[in-house]
Order: sequence, then structure tokens, then C-alpha cells
Amino acid sequence: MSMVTRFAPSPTGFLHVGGARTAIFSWLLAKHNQARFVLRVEDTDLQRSTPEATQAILDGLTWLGLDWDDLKYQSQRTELHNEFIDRLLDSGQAYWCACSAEEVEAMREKARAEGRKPKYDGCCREKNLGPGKGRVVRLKAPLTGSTDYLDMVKGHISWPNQEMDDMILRRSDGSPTYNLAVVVDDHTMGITHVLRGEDHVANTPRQILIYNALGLTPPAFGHVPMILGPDKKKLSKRHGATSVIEYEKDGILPEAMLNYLARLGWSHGDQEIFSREELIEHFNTEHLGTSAAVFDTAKLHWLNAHYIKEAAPERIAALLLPLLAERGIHTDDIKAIAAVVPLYAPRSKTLVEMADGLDFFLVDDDKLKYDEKAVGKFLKDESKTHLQAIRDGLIALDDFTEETIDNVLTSYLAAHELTFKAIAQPIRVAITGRTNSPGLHETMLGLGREKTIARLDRAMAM
RNA sequence: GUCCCCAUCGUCUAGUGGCCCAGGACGCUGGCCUCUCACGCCGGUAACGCGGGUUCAAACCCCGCUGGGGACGCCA
Repeated sequence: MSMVTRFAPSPTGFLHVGGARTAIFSWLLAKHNQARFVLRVEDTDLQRSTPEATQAILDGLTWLGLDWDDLKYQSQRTELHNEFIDRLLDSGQAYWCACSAEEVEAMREKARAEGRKPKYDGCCREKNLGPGKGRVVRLKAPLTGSTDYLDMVKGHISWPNQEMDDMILRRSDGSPTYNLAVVVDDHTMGITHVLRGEDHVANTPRQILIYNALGLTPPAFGHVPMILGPDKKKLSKRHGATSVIEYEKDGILPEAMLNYLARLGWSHGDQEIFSREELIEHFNTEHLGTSAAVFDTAKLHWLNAHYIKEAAPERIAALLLPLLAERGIHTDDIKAIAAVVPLYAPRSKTLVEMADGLDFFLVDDDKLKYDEKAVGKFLKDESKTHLQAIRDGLIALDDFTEETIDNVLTSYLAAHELTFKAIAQPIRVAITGRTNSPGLHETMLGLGREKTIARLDRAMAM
């Protein structure tokens, strides 16, 4: 039997980093084994599911570079789900229950008060009731023994059957419930390996019970640990960004996110940097971790910085366009941006940082903002005489190259017995408006002679 | 409350009984480089939760404790 894996999100919001990670693991498991990867949108809760959320999830997965061989919507499969419920009813593995939601809640309260597991007490189990208004269908689950399985990541898991009650398969409104739908879908879609979040561990024995009742073989299950915030609590909005798309907005590259998430809870020896291909080549469930992991933005940023340095400048330039527009720089000159990207690639952890760094190259000369403190400190009269001389030297040049620029600077310094330090910051502040920038020669080159001169003029007039 | 799961540097992790008085990476930090800021390079800091076993030998196996997480829906 050939392997098929799946990712089954419920479209009630954006793609969370936790969901993204299980999607990545399932996708990698499939790719590593040349297997099929299917996406099943679990949109049966019509109240909470939205088409926008579905789209957001698909967008998130696409951004990460994940693809799928099949896309299914659970809400369109209820007929199939019901057939299986009927089958269970026919074979006596399921029964009708007339207890109301309130009555069941009372049973749970009672059990809780007595220090037992809160659950349905099985009162209609042997009543042989037929269908009727307000009635649900329940699984006739085993009362004793345990349900065991071998988890791909956690190993042997044993669940006492007494801990589980006769779960509802079909609601009083006739709709199938989650556990039933998942079993039917996984089975009919030929899913062989289910990798999902740890919050599903308790569902697994329940689903196995359904497989057993149906006489079907369950797939292999694996449960990956949760992702925690810096305070070791379940990652949530108060920790900052939790949606992968928010990270895109924050200037994270998808390959950095993919690498980071894949490496969070999984390892391959000491290797930290993984290309998509390496991930596919090395991924296995044996090296999935068993304990929860804290999401560390600093490490994500380190990886992102790495990938920014590796990326083609044109690609980065294109990604910078909207960020520059936000900063009032409306251009679509990819080439011009790409020309200065290499200067900021080693200086940026995110694209946002990069946009903040290199905006001075692109902004109009008269709109360049000067840092007041920097001006006060470095653009004094004495500095301005240096700037004037250098400006004149630059303007007289036949070619504007790193070498000719250097000649102007060094000859001026030599003639006046000055060190480079004496003029570096004044020039920098004059042409960039601030005290930090890439090397002076490359900054001037990146700016071009015209802008360099214009800015020197403007600075001297201050 | 009941059940299930988990436990190595601040963080991500390597480690599957001897190669570990525990390795890598991020972070932090000292230095080098240097026109600023970065990059880069070299160095440092820092962990097997506790207590019992088993064994010639335990981070690795077993038991208990403690601590954390998850589940207990006519949500998914």
C-alpha cells in the first residue's frame, strides 16, 4: 500500500505557526517517500468556518512553498459520513440515544462531583431505541480493556477504555461529528499516515474505536508536540505574531520560516540550515522531538538573515516594493533597488529592517531626512570645508568609480594631513542623513554622483 | 478532579549503557577586522529537575516524586 499523508485544518482563522509546522511535517513525510499529500479542509462547523479563512490557510501554505495533490472539503462529504454511521447502526455497533444535551451535562456534573471522569453514562445503550426527533447516534464502545497503538513520535500509547464514553457519531440535527467524519475521510481517502498536533492524542483512541467497529485498519498516527511562547505557555496572540502571514508582513522569507519551523521539534544531527531539498531528503519521524518547543524569534531572525544574504537581489528588491511604498517611496524600478540590496543584505535580519536601512538611497534628495543629533555633531563648519573640497573633487571626475572616489578622498586627506576618520562621518551624515550606513565608497557609488553631490550641497547649506 | 503525554545550557537541540566531568546552533559576552553600523573570524558563558534502584558502567533502562503540557463538547 503506498503512503498518503494529509493536513486537515479547520478554517476558523489564519494559518497558525503550529498548524503550519504539522503541515510541513506531513508534507515532508510525503515528499520524502514520494507519496501523495492531501489537503482536507475540515469546514463542517458552518458557524465558525469561513471561505476567507480557507483562503488564508491555502495562502499560508503556498507562501511556505507547500503543494498538495488533492484538495477536499469535509462539508461536502456528509453523505458518505452518514453511510458509515448507518453501517454501524446496522451492525449493532452504534445505537440511538434519546438523552438531551442537558441530561448528559448533568451526568457529567455528577461524575465530576464524585471524582470520576465526566462522561455520558450509557443510559440508552441497551434500550434499542430507533430514530426520533432530538436523538443522536452513539458508538457502542467497549467498557473495559484499553485501546493501544504505536505512535510514530511518542511510541506506545495506551488509553483505558473506561476513560472514554459512547461518543456521539451523529448529532440530533443529523450531522456527523468530527471523530466519525475524520475516520471516514481518512479511510476513504486512503490516508496511511496521520501526523497531527498533540492536542489530538485523546482523539486517536476514540477514532481507533470507530475503525475497529467498522472493521477497518487504522492508519499510522503520530503526534507532534505543541509550540510554546517565551513564557512556556501555549503560543497565543499575546506573544506577538502567530500567523505565518504576519511573519511575511514582518519581512521574514518563506524559506527561513520553513527551515525554522521544520527544525523546531525535529533535527538531523547538528545541521541547522536546510534547503527545501535537504529537508525532503533527510526528514523522518524518528527524529521528531517528544517535548514542547518554545518559539524563538531571535533564531528565526538569524535564519532569515542567512537567507537574505543568499537570496537574489532582484527577488529581494521585488519583495521590498510594498515596504518602500509604505515609506513614501513609490517606485517600481527593481534594478535600482536590486543595485543597493547587496549593501544591506548583511545588515538586515528582516526585509522591514532592510527597507528602513536602504530607503535613503531611493528617496528624493530634497525629502531625505537628516538626523538632528548627527547633523549637530558632524556637520560643523570645519567639516563643511572638507565636504566642499571633496564635492569639488568628485564633480571634476571623469568617471565615478570606487577607485576614482578613493583618489579624491585620499589625496585630499594627504594634502591636509587628515585621517579618514576626520571626514568619514561628516560625509556619511551628509549623504545618508544618519550615522550608520554601508562603507562610504559603496554608499556613494550606490547613490551615484548626482545624488551624492546634491546631498553634499544640501548638507553644506544647513 | 480523572486520564494521557512530556522533562539535557536562557532557547532549539545532538545523545538510544561505556566514544559525554555532555557536542552543535541561537542568544548573551570578550577580542580581531574597521570610516560608522553590520557581516565575517577567534574565544568565553551556560544544562542531563530530584530521589531511589538495575548494571562493572546511566543523560541514556526501571520505579517514585516534583514540575510542565494536553484531553475530558451534539467544536474541530
